[in-house]
Amino acid sequence: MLDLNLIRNDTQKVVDALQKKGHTVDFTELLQWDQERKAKKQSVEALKAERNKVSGEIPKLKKQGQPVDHIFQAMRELGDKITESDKEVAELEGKINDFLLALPNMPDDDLVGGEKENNEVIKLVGEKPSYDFTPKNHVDLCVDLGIIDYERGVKLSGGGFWLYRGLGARLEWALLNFFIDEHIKDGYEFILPPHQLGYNCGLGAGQFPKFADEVYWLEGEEDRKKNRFMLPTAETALVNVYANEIMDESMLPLKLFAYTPCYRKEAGSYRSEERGMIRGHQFNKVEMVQYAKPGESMVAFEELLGKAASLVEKLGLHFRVSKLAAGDCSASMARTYDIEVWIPSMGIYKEVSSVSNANDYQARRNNTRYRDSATGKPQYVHTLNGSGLATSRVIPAIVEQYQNADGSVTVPEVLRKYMGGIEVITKK
RNA sequence: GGAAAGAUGGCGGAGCUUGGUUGAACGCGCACGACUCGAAAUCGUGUGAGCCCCUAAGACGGGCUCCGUGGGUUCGAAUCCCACUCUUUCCGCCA
Repeated sequence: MLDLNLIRNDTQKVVDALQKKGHTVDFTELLQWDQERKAKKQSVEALKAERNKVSGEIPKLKKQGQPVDHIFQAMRELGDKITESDKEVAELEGKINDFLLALPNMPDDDLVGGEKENNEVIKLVGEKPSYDFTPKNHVDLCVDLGIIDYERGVKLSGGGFWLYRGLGARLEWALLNFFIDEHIKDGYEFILPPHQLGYNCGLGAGQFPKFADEVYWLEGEEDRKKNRFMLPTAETALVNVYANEIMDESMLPLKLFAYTPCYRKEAGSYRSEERGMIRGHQFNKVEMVQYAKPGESMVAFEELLGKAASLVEKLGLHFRVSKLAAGDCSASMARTYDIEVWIPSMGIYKEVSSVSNANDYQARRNNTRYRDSATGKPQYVHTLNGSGLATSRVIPAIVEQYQNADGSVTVPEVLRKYMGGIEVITKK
């Protein structure tokens, strides 16, 4: 959520910033509501002050034995006026709030505008592997090795689902354990959150109300606000852990990570090139989150980016880091860098991690603050998140980049200890 | 799933029977000050959040709202009524 104060005082700046994200806004109406609300509120408060004053005098008058009935009559009318005005104020506030909740975050100043085509590759690590044989794509490799069972996944649950089998399951689990160990080593707290979350979590993370149709809702309450959904990423849980709390300054920066499956509808995003496990309805991810003081969130950002990159690097994969243009950052984020791993069969780099800084956008939505020692006042924290990493993009990269002429796949060095020392995955 | 009790400020805990001067006694914690060479102890003062007005700005200037959440009754509600949520205990069920 954006700061209404900023919109009031520096309207054009906000308009321009959102324009950079490809979002055209007109604040005229909002500012008008804001004015109306302000005026209305002032007048109601004056009425309430009057009521409070008179109410305080009634016991005294009663004690003196003076008549109070005529006062009651007048107060009743005043009360009705207050009720009516309160309603009007509430309506205006509702409209203002809905308007603000629908706005995306402002991109940081240094981002270029425009969409994906303006993304900038800022780092390239490793080299594209070359083969002296005809390389296979990850779908064929995994099926041939019997480590992923797509057909039976579809049988069990429909398109977009698969089974990890045997060494495939062990490879998946090895990756997760590798990531978890690395984060623990770096001092991050391991969290296993619920996979079913309430509406407020989606709202706080910035996914709702706009993207409420992109998650799986559970049966139950008709009203979504009372219902639960399957989390689309652990970020949705982690970013809400301290909602409506005032954190102690000494807690910051707070570094968390979680492993969860991610459940996504991904409606209408099928593309023929995205075969296999590139885009499914359920995939595993380890997610990192930091809560930081505003002045320190860039440091946190660099750390998260460095951590995500180091995981890919330790796996020995060729990848690149892209700084996303404003329009390619998701709605909640002020800044996003993607780590994209090379998928030989597709001839493209595919995102395995997205590292973002939301600044105070999420904290304003879910009211997460810390007490600033300098001013003694509560202040919104900055929230940052980064995948570390999503396995469903890493496995295709591993099997393709590590494939051998005979169709076997060499296990990256760092994963072997999690797989009982197995060095090569071969056909059974 | 059934029954009972409960939900108050950073924490503990009054107030609710008998609605009014209670944003909330008291204690703890914390902050500042005094005392001290310094500390402890002691004493004093203060100590939630949000919004609004005033102001160049700030305030130890004024106002409004918040005692789980949402409604209701009333001139007036932490206090009465209703619904919901959650917590604890007991019973049932169960990996």
